[in-house]
Amino acid sequence: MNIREVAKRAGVSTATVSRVVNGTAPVGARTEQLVRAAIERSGYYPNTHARTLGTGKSHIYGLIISDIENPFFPELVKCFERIAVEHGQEVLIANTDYKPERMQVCVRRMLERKVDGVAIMTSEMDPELTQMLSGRGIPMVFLDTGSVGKRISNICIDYGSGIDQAIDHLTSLAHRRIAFVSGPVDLASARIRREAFLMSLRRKKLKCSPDFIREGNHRFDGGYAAMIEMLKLRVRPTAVLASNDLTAIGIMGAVHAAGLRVPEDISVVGFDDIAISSFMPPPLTTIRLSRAEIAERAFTSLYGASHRGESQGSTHTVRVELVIRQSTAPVRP
Amino acid sequence: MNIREVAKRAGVSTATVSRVVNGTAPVGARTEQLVRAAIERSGYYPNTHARTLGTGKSHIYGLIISDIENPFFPELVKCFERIAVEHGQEVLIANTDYKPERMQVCVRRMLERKVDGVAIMTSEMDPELTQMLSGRGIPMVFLDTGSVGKRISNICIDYGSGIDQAIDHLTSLAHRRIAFVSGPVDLASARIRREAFLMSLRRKKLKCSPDFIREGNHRFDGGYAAMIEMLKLRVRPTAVLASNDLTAIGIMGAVHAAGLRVPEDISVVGFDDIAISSFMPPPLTTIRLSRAEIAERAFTSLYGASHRGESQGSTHTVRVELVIRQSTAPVRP
DNA sequence: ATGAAAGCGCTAACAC
DNA sequence: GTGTTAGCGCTTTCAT
Repeated sequence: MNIREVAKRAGVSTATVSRVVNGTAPVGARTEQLVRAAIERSGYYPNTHARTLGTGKSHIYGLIISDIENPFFPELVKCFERIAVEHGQEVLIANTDYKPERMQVCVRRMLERKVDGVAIMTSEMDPELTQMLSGRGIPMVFLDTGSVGKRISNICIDYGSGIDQAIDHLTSLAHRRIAFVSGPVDLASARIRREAFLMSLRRKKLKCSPDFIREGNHRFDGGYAAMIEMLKLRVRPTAVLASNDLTAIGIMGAVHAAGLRVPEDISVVGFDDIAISSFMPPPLTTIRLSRAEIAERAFTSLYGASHRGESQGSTHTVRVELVIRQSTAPVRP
Repeated sequence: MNIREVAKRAGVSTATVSRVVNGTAPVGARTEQLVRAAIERSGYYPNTHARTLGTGKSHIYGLIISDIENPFFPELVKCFERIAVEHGQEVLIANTDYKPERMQVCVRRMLERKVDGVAIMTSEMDPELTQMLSGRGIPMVFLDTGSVGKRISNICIDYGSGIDQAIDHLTSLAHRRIAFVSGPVDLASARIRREAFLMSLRRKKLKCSPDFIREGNHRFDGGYAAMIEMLKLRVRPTAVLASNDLTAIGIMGAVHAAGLRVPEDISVVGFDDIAISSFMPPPLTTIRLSRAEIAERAFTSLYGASHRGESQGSTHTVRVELVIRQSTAPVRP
């Protein structure tokens, strides 16, 4: 069932059917009725590939993420998708699995599918790949990396502020031995968070033993393993800040496995505020990073560039905010 | 940059370029070199829309899921996608958000994109929509619903066995007052699990107060709310079985919020074994349902139908298995 | 307001 | 082994 068939049934030309379907030009009331009836009867729906081929616009945005298994991303995907659908766009999701080298495959897929724009929500991006996209005039938006430019926007996260809030909170509870479990340090985003932590500590004039800085992998098991190691220390931290909530939950698991309790023995703070965090026993104190805001900004940037011809990219900073729950408590005397 | 441009640069016809790119017919070694060089220099990559339009095959499988925010699904998506990519297929994901009425939109998207097959991993499916797909010869595979037919396969989950194992385990720990928190009862899959629970109890000659059967929503908050209510009962359950892990985690959160402890005061059993479950404090006893197996079966069914012309669908049962961790313990004397 | 027809980029059948 | 060419289904001038 294609447009020609519909046209035949309605006794009009394919052009007219196209006009009715897309509302691109006025059509006589009677004609429109005929066409709509024919569409209805035949169960016709347009072939998007043919449409894309004809117009050069796919009405698809690419969304590149690090790891669909990290709940942060499904929440982001859902928001992005909702907004996209409201604007008649589809979303093509691609995963890098935290492996920067997989980016190339992702970009190629985007190119092959002729996406109208790409939101790159991983912090690693090879300039050469950026060039492949921008060279073809495809709008892009980055999370926390990359510089603004022609059709290139950037969403910044104020890690520093979030981590400062967390450290303030912990020190106000009399914590002095504060540890940090980072993401994989070969990722820029993980390094940025770690630097922010060190900076914040320095500002508070707290010193930090290298034993208290551990590398995780942004997943449960990384946090778990890092904490198990840290618990073997002769002098343990009284509080741990994690690079994301998954890591924090892994840390809580390790504390529990060691027969200790959160927050009585050790306080834990996460980063992201994924849905599960507020339901953990105990609910996790964490730095909230709004997926909705990121998704909205990302979409708006792309849409502005691809539909309203805004060629100049922009920067937008999304705020973060400490959410105090029950995984943090005063240090025990 | 298109195939004609490449052909021109290589001094060959577009057909030859196509043959090189797809390996569909032998090409002279020298010619091939020329073509590859031209492709390299020009950064050419084929336009999938044009390809789909020409051949009628999109090399895309649709994957319809209930809720991308339920970690069960991202894990399933990831497996499915990995297998698909290995076979040169792409994946188009669509969400119903547990709303059967959203299925129609999902199906339409599948049709518009001319998918080569659809895996429907939600348990609700309107026969009319099934007909829209099957009428166009699109292979389908269902999870736990729908009957097998022409190009329609089915993956069955042995809920009964899983729940029997869980009940056996709990009764062996001397539990007698066992409660159940289901998914939304307007979903068939939720009802099936609940029925399996009641059946299993009957088999054990345990009676079950209606107060101990609660409705959740397959998310944290549903489990949390249901448990808060149940804790108000004069006679409380000593163990709770949840329809999925998210619900179980919500239940654990509620138990904690009430100042009680899992498993000392109340045992909790989940269903699915999502990644987080083994890192919970305490690690969750749950009925494991292999996403990898479901994904593999789903893919294989579709691939058989769309690439090897197997027109007869099949049924496959995936096993489930109780994983005993630390959220269950003997009932207190 | 409507129709005829020229592409969009690719593949595949056919001819050489 | 290689080239020519007719579509695939749609949109979009350009006529009328």
